[in-house]
Amino acid sequence: MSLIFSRQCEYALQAVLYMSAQSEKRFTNINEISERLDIPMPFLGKTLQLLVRSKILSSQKGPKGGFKLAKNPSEIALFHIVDAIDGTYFMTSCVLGFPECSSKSPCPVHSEWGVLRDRVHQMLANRTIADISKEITDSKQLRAKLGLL
Amino acid sequence: MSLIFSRQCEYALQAVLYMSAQSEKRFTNINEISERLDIPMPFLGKTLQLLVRSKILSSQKGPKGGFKLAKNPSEIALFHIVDAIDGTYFMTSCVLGFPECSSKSPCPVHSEWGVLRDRVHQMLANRTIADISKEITDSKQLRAKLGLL
DNA sequence: TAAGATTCAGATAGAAATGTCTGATATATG
DNA sequence: CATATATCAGACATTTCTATCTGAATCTTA
Repeated sequence: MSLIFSRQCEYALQAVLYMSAQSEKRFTNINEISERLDIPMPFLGKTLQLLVRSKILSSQKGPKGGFKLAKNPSEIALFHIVDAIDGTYFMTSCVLGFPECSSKSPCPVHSEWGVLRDRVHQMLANRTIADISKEITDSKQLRAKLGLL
Repeated sequence: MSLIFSRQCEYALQAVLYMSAQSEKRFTNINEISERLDIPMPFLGKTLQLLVRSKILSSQKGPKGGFKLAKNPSEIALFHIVDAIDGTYFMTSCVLGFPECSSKSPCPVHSEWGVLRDRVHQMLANRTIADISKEITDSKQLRAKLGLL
């Protein structure tokens, strides 16, 4: 199966989007997130721990504890989350899998793929949690998709 | 780890490219391909069998046997190979992993991602084995990358 | 027609990703 | 301070992907 992001990365993106729609001060616990987004709870826990270590989220134990964004939503791009979970290997690796592929020794689709990959990177780097959060707030459909409403 | 194609799909693409650089009538055996491209031989065998079932390659057993393209190289797009191995799930699935994502109920990056994904599809559908094969013939670097020379 | 070379089919093994479990640690609240 | 609730850490289990093994079927050639 071909894909872009690992399942764990998808979970991370969904969860941060969910949290971004919450009030800023509140901690959201993984039980709530996993129920709303249908993500296995312990695995989600592991996943969000990675985001805490990457300083994207902060956490608190105990009652009223949970996770929340560790910085201003406008400072968190989708790319930061992808990087924290999947890394940036896809930005440099050859799409055909040739181990030694570079601009000096390109594969047959090197330059074309480079353009497309850069566009993907731009999209991920440009779109921040802040602007997506605004979209979610403004759209009933999106709130439904995130298990809100 | 994020990626685009499965490893098996990368192997398939590399192997077909390798064969395309051979004379059309000749059968190329998996031993030769696996050595030149550093692909595990039995796994490559399984992989090429999938391409035979998809009518992209034909095969012959016995001495002088092996695999060769089953049709005109200009009729084989990269996309056909990807489709035969990995399928086209990546063309329709949500990049954020939301199970129900469509134009009627889009995720926050649905339309942007749609544009990028379509460009990837166009590239894979437009580039055929014929034109890549010509590039390989014309480029010493590419021949080296494919273990030729 | 016999021998060797090769793909083919199915079972097995190993590795990586995903998912689960248990107990430890920290925190809010009564 | 005790209790309940939550994250955290590490081990374990399951699933999927990748890789290997064995023998059967088929073809070429001497």
